[in-house]
Amino acid sequence: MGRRSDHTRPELREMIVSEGHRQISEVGFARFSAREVAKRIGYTIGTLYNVFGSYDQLLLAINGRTLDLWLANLERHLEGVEQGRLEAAIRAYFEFAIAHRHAWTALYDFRLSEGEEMPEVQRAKVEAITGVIIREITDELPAERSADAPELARSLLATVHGHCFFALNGTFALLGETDPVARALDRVEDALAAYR
Amino acid sequence: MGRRSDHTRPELREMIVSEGHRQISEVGFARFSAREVAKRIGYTIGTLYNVFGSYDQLLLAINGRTLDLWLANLERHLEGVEQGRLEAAIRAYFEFAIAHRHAWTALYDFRLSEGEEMPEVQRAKVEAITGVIIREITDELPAERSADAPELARSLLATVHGHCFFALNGTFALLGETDPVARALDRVEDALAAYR
DNA sequence: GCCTTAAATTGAACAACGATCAATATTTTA
DNA sequence: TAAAATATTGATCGTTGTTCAATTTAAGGC
Repeated sequence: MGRRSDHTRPELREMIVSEGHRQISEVGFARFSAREVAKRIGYTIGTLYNVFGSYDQLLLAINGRTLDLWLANLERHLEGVEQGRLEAAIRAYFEFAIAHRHAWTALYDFRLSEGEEMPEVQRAKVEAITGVIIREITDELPAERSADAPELARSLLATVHGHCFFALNGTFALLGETDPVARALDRVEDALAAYR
Repeated sequence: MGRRSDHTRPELREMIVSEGHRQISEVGFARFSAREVAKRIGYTIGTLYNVFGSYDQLLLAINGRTLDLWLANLERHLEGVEQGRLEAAIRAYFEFAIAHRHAWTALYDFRLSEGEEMPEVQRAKVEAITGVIIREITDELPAERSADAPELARSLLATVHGHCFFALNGTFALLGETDPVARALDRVEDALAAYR
């Protein structure tokens, strides 16, 4: 085999995704370059295409890494928390997005070419994050409304996403809003109150 | 002057923005090409740069056009409506985003280069749309809570944005949500209920 | 050790992009 | 009509994603 060192294929994949994630975290989606990633790990552009097949697959893998980190961060922030778990989850949501703003934004900047659809692995990661929120919402709801938890969780995820997005892209600053997290928490509280 | 026909400068600007908006509406932000816009109106790339100075300024102008159309659409949908004006506004929000999905998405796909900030004209357009919502929220609130309208309006805009964004990018479909508009209306109603 | 085979890696080549700007063409003004 | 002002061009540059024949390297058998 023509390996230049002792990386097996999965290890090379890991190197690329790792460096790719570092790159997109630093320069953002718009300035991301597959060539630059290759150069930084001592390979050339051809090797990246041999491993991933296309730019889209590479970006899916990098976004997958971001989702992994996001879920891990969420679970870490909930570990051992007894009271106010939902609030902790929402604060963790913002904290992660701000700390990894470029990588987080890339999750939404990147869209697959028309016709292609998101691979199952990726779907599972989004559902895993959603699952955490569904679980926390279920705990906040009266037992007889448990069946409503998934729908409410999806909607509150969208609510928090909107606030987080406006916080990061400057819309809130433009409109004079100075505490996006507090506003998101307000809206979540309003929704829960309506269900009680 | 070297004009090839009878366009004055403002008219050429108008031609470019008009064709640019058409292009971005058709192919989306990722596939948008300034060269292609120039070709379609019978000019070359150089002329576009003489008129707009940079790619960023061109895209700002195109997004400005989208904001203009958005505000006009919003006002049209509220014209003569007596009851349920806020609901009408939210439905109009979704309707516009869906009808102009690529142009609407480009509003958020495009970000200025670091350092540059949004020109005043653009800020004013975002504030104009927000202003409509603030006005409608004010009408829904008890008179003694009027002062809270701007804050609540910003937050509900973020809420609706999040639902609309998830509807368009496929997140809601992935999670099994089939009626994003209804969910957004639910959340707005919850918030208003808390204020009453 | 050597030779065959399989795998990995390269990098030149291509089309298209944003960006620049001296050269050219056109219109206006004197 | 000549000179000045303006508008337009398109070649040129560096960079991008993408492809793929050629090359290099490692593995296995003898």
